Amino acid sequence: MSAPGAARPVLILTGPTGSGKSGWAERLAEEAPVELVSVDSAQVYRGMDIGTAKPSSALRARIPHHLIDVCDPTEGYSAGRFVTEALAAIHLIQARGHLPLLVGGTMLYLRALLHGLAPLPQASPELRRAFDARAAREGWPALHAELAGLDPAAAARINPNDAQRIQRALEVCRLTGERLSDLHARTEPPLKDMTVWSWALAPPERAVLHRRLAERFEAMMDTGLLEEVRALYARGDLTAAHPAMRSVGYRQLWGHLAGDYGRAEAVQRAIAATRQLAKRQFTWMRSEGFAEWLDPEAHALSWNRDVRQRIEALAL
RNA sequence: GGCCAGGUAGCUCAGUUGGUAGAGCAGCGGACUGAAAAUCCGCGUGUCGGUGGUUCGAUUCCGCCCCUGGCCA
Repeated sequence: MSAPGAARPVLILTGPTGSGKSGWAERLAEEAPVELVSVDSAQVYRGMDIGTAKPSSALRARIPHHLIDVCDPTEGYSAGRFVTEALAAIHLIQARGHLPLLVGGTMLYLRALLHGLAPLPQASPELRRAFDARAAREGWPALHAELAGLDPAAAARINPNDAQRIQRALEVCRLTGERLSDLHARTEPPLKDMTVWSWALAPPERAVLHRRLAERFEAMMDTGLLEEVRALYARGDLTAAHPAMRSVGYRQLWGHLAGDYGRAEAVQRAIAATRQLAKRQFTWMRSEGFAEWLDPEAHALSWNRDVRQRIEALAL
């Protein structure tokens, strides 16, 4: 009665940055027929290795990792592209008789995969340039007022200072002739035929995570993160405005290389930005209502054992 | 040891011509549909260094003490 694919679950392991997700996933992949799919908006970029805590090439040669190094930092990646590519990876992995394990903390991507995205057009660089130019003259609240005429529901939801969302809503209206809020109503969940097993890794003490994040960033600096960013800076075709260069760590070190502040201040700013990222990830995790929050210190072994037993019970 | 400048929120500082104080950053909470490691919103009680005095009232004025920095010995 059930299709073969329906019995095969999609595994999801998420959590804030620095919680230890990757280590857990890699250990499981050493012992069970799973392949990893990265859910990470920064690991997609080639040449950004240290600052994104990307798995080493040796590790990736041993355990398949999908959706890493799929894009140049001058390109823009997107939630839409992620959903398409993640679904392709999931189908490929299942066709090999393996189980996909999605690992990562880019919560918008996870949500897009679980709940779906509306059929919306891709970004238009020309339109965005035009909106930016207008906003520089008139201010974003003026564009927000225009949006209120075109799509009142979207305007009510979006703050007049939220340039990014005002721009996107106007862009969608211009490109489709439809309202963003109407298009949102047509959202289909991509994984609706599949079983999902999901877990969230979360250190119970925020202070413990904060200490680890600081230590991890210092370790990245010790292993050459500044040189990595300097190489990106020296390319000449990247700017601080590229989404890839707005990533945590890269943005702050870019500012340092541009002469805005010293190295020590860049490090402190980067560590603070990492903490803020982790806080936003917690907010997503609470609102998504992930059933199981696991303590990275206490549950590593039991999780690994339980998941392997559940996989064996599938009798693949 | 003497003189000068400071000591106010976790940090950097503003301020109160005497009526117990507020910014930025940090932190915390929230939102989130092709930039999301992004973007945006909300949250500010702290022995105003200590102690004594003047005063109806002192964080503010005065004395002494402690601490920090600078200059002079």
